[in-house]
Amino acid sequence: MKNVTIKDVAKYADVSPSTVSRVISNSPSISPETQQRVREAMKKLGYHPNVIARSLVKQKTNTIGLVLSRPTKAAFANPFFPGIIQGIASVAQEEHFSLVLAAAKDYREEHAEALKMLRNRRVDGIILMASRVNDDLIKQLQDNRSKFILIGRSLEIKDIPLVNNDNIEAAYKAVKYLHKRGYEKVALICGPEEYVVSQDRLTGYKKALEEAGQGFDKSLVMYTNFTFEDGYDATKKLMAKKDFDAIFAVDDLLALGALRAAQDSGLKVPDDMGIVGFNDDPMVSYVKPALTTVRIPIVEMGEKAARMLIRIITEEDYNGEEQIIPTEILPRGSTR
Amino acid sequence: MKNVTIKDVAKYADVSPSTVSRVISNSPSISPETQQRVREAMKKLGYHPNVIARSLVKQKTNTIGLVLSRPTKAAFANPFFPGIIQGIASVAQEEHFSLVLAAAKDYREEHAEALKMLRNRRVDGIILMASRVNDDLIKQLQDNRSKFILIGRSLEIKDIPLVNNDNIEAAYKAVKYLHKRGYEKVALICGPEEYVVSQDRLTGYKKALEEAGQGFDKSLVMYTNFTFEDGYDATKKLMAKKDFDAIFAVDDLLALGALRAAQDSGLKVPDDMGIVGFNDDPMVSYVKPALTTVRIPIVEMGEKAARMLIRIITEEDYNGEEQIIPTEILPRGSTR
DNA sequence: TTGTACGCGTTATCAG
DNA sequence: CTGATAACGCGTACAA
Repeated sequence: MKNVTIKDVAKYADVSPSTVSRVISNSPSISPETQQRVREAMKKLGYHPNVIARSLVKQKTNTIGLVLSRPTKAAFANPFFPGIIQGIASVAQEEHFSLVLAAAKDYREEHAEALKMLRNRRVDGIILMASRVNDDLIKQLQDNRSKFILIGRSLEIKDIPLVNNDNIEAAYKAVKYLHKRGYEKVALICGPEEYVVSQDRLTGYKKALEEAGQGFDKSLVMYTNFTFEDGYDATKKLMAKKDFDAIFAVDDLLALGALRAAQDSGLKVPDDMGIVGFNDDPMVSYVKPALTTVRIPIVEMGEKAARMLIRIITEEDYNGEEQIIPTEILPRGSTR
Repeated sequence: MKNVTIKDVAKYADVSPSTVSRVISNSPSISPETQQRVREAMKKLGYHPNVIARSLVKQKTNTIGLVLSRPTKAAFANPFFPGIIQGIASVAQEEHFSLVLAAAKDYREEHAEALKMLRNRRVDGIILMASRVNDDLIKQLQDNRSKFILIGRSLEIKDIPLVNNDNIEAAYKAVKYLHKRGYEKVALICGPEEYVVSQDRLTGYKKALEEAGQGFDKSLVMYTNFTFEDGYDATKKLMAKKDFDAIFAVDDLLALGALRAAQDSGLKVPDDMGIVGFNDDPMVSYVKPALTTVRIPIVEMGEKAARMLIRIITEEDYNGEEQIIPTEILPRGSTR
């Protein structure tokens, strides 16, 4: 079955191809009768516009790109990834954009894939998950005048379009919440030290301590990866050398590890030890005790990012902005 | 900055555009010197091929599509979705294909989006997550001679390319495993009755009972959705009217609900009640007791599906096949 | 080994 | 209101 093109429709409706094109684009200057005839011909022949050809002449693909690297996934942990995609995909569909996804094994590859999509003109713009400081890429994108937006934030470069949850505020609120619930000494199980998110959360943690009139005690902070075991070990190590009565872990899996370590040491949660996690993984409300955690509106972040990128692409004079998404503490059984 | 095209390179290297094109496609009949000159020109001018233009002339996009509808996601539950995408995306990249993702709110929309991608020639083929019987779509795709592959299986239509985990076998093995561990009466918390996966799992369950010389007792089966609460309620209801000492739940969240219900009723898991879940959500090895569960190699399924679709697209005389992926039981603390 | 000419399916410009 | 015509960037017969 041959592809039916605009020409076939034109022939069938006895008009010129341009007229058919006009009908497709709802051009006003077209007589109702021919309009009618053309539409019938399209239906009759089963015509569907070829978006590739259209892209070629319009120099627009109506497509946005998203690169996912495995480290990114690890960094943002479980629930982040599907939520972001869902948010982006639904907005894309709403705005009649396509979404192309590229996988990358590491940051070098992520970098390369992002540039490739743009340079090959496969996409009009891209969304970057900036879990780590990848400022080279950002600079290159800026130099090329490429359209892009960050989810997360760059450490050094300012004034670029991004949507981020406020990690400083989130950590601040979590620690503050623990204080309010009567816990006095809060330990922090942070992510990898080099991550922007880790640094931000540390900042928030410090701020809360300061406000409570407490000095910052470096030995109450552990840098780890995001596994259960990391959380367990970190907690054990902390308990070996320090006294404290609460833990803020920057990931739910870490928090679960901390919970287990505390319990294994004979501590009662939440009475002897309060624990707050991060991300609100669907599972953690069903463990015992249910985990108090910080929820970030992930889907919404994806939506905002997509919406903003599409505005950047379509509106000549809009260059994006910084959108900070507030987080929320969900009190559950792991804090009193 | 204007787009640098093949013509610019040609002019710079003082050859014809077709020569440049030949260099790009590594045509053998090209002298080393001009080859060299052209490559330098490309580098010098920063040339990158325009995939859109290439697609138009080749009538191939080198792109595969994936439609996700929200019900699909719910049906396949948590870990399925990101794993499948990861598998597909990594193979796509490996094979130099792009992946475009479309979101859909319901099955009607999923249907529409799938056809749209194909008809607009945005993609060369699509991957369908067939959690429910959507045979119309499949028939239409067949009629259009579209390239596609299913993840999961169609209930009625046979001989279509698909990759599936063997749900019959998986359920059979789970129940068999419980029997071997000394449990005698196994209840089944199934998914929604109309899902193909639910039906398959029921079949496997029955098969295991039969082999154990037990009759099938309809009142030991509950049809539910996939939430924690569903699992909890189903278990409570079952316990109200029947005696049994083990539960096979077709989703980890369901199993967690069952676990809680059993514990709330004063039963000891795994001694008084054995529980087996499904999916191996990363979280469930960290609850207490850790959940015995059936693992399906999700990423691998995505990879196989992508690889097969790409073969279908690229190899003239290959039309796909059925690939059944074996599952695996992970014994943990919720069974003795 | 290389160049010329045409076509892929559309849209945009300019006449009429 | 409509129709030629020329792009968009590339691949490929056909010639040379």
